[in-house]
Amino acid sequence: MHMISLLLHMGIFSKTCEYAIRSVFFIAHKTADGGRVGIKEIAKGISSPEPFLAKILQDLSRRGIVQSVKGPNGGFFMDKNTLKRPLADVVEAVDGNNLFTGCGLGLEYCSESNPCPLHHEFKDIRNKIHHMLLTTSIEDFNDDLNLGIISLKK
Amino acid sequence: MHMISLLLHMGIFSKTCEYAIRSVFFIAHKTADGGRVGIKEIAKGISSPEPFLAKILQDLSRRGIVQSVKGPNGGFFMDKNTLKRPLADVVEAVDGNNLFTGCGLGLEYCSESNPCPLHHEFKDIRNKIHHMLLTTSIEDFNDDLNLGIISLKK
DNA sequence: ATAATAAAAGATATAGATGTCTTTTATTAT
DNA sequence: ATAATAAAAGACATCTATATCTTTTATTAT
Ligand code: FES
Ligand code: FES
Repeated sequence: MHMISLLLHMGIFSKTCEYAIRSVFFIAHKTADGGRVGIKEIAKGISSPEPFLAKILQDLSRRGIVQSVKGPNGGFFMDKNTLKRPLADVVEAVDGNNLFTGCGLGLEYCSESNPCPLHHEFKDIRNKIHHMLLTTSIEDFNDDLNLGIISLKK
Repeated sequence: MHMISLLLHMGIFSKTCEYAIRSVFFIAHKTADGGRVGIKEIAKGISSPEPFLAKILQDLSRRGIVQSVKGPNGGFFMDKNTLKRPLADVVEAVDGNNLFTGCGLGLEYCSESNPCPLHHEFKDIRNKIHHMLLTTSIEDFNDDLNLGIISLKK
């Protein structure tokens, strides 16, 4: 009678979103002075599977979270405005806004009139998460990344 | 050029865990006076697919979170001790403890020495979630469920 | 113009989470 | 003992997230 189950992921964000956040931090810090950075370097810099990350960045590019140019000396970068956007924009682009608005116990709607048992507690936690993501901008960690006191690699 | 992607789940807990929490609340409140409650009634009471819920309850039963007896008048119930256990035990049994200890950005280890950019913010939020789940017991909502002022159904 | 580069797009593959079905085992009532 | 009941167990199915591969398109340098 076995009973192995492992349990791979289960964090607050999807893996896709984790890679997305790590990559925008990486791109922001690498191209703060105006250059571009290629997919290979990004993938290495954040320990992510390159082809998967490519898909994610394509999506972020379509949604205007990152910019890109093809060809020699091409790569990904972010303009001044994008650098100032809150991290919440990235999360919402990838994982949607269920984390900010959905019921923590999976009820179809989170509402005051038909609340689940944990409604009030969840509302508080959701708000804290949302607030944190709204008050953190993409460029906020450029300096710390340069100093090497924080990490984006597994 | 389509661009539909839907995005089904993405909450804090897995669907399995959502069903698990809703079902322990339901069983606790239904059997507070000593009876038992069958899988059909539980599934209806929390709007979950019955066979899937059966699997989940089997697992919770093996792990000692719920008790059960087979045969006529059988069903699921919880003993006095279990009723007092914190909700965190249920979450940990189903989703593991990654939510409480893992890195929010997906780094292999969450650590002070090699922190991700959001480490301090995440630690704070994780602790709040953990604290909430540790200070909430399975039986805490029996009265409110009897009064019908909170809901477990979609 | 041509060749080289690098991202975009599309098709395909794999694994894990979610959901279902069938058979077996334990318990109870007759 | 037998039949009825209800959960346990095991096998199977499906769908979504995750990951990979190949071809196309845009850009740059020669
Ligand atoms: S109803 Fe569940 S969090 Fe609001
Ligand atoms: S290192 Fe990321 S949360 Fe601690």
